Amino acid sequence: MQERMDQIKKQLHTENFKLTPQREATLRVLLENEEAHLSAEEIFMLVKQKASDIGLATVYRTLDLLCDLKIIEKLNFGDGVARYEFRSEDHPHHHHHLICLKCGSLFEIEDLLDDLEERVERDHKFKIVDHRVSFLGYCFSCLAKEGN
Amino acid sequence: MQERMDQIKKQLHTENFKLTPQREATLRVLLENEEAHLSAEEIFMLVKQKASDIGLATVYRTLDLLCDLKIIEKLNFGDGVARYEFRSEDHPHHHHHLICLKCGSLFEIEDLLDDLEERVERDHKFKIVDHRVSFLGYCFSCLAKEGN
DNA sequence: CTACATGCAAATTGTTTGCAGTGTT
DNA sequence: AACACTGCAAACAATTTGCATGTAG
Repeated sequence: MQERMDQIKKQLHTENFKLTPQREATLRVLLENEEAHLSAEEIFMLVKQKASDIGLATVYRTLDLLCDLKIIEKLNFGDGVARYEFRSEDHPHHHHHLICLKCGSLFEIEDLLDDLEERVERDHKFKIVDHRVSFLGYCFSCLAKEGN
Repeated sequence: MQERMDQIKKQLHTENFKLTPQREATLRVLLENEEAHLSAEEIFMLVKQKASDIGLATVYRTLDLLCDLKIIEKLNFGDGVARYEFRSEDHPHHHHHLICLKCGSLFEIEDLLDDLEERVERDHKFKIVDHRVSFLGYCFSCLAKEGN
């Protein structure tokens, strides 16, 4: 985790961005909650809890910057807030989300679309560079509760 | 097209909703642009162009109503506006979108996920009721232009 | 030092809501 | 007459921006 942090610091440096305490704190929160799909507001509050003072606008600006640098990715689950996800190398960016319509929990599953993409590219003469996939439904524990 | 219109009118009636000129005009715009994935604002302007007076809030309320009635579907392409799509019977609601990152054009392709969904349900104990899929990339004509 | 970054508050954007007035049944 | 429906404007929530000040390099 620290190595990842250092690597990003170096990347910021190389591209002539300053490494401010706010940026570092934001990155740290992101790294410590890699699985959480935090929103800007949530990141903002987590950074503030760590005593680090920061403004919401700065969080947004930092997240934009990290998106530009391809360090994180902006996600949209249709709930009205943008969420952000780390692009770690073991986790390149192709995986899918299962969203429970009952309890709102979110699961990640492996990518299943590779061969499908090939077919789409061939059939529709369309060069695919990314995809966004969410499955909506009911998770195991909600099914168990409801018997539904 | 008129038959579809009449059918919807009847449905509204059956469910005790009034068929106001505003609702009719909104529906007509939706029907006349079935392929367009219009936003609320776009629908609003198209209705006004047809001389029919309407308020933006009414458009939103009508779209909400039509969503509740499963006549249309609210879509999210991550561009910050909700878009709406007709649910015609030949077009039930499971299909995917190809979004060109260059020119922004949008293509629809057939559903390809049925067997994949079965696998996900089995492997993850998750009851899928819907999915949202978009492929991002470059369309044929942009590829041709750029040579990219 | 000096350009880039920040904080704050005001501005924007998309959407929702309250309410008084209107129109269908 | 009752009640759903409308328009308008105000309210909202998420995000962006302008600007005076602060600070990393």
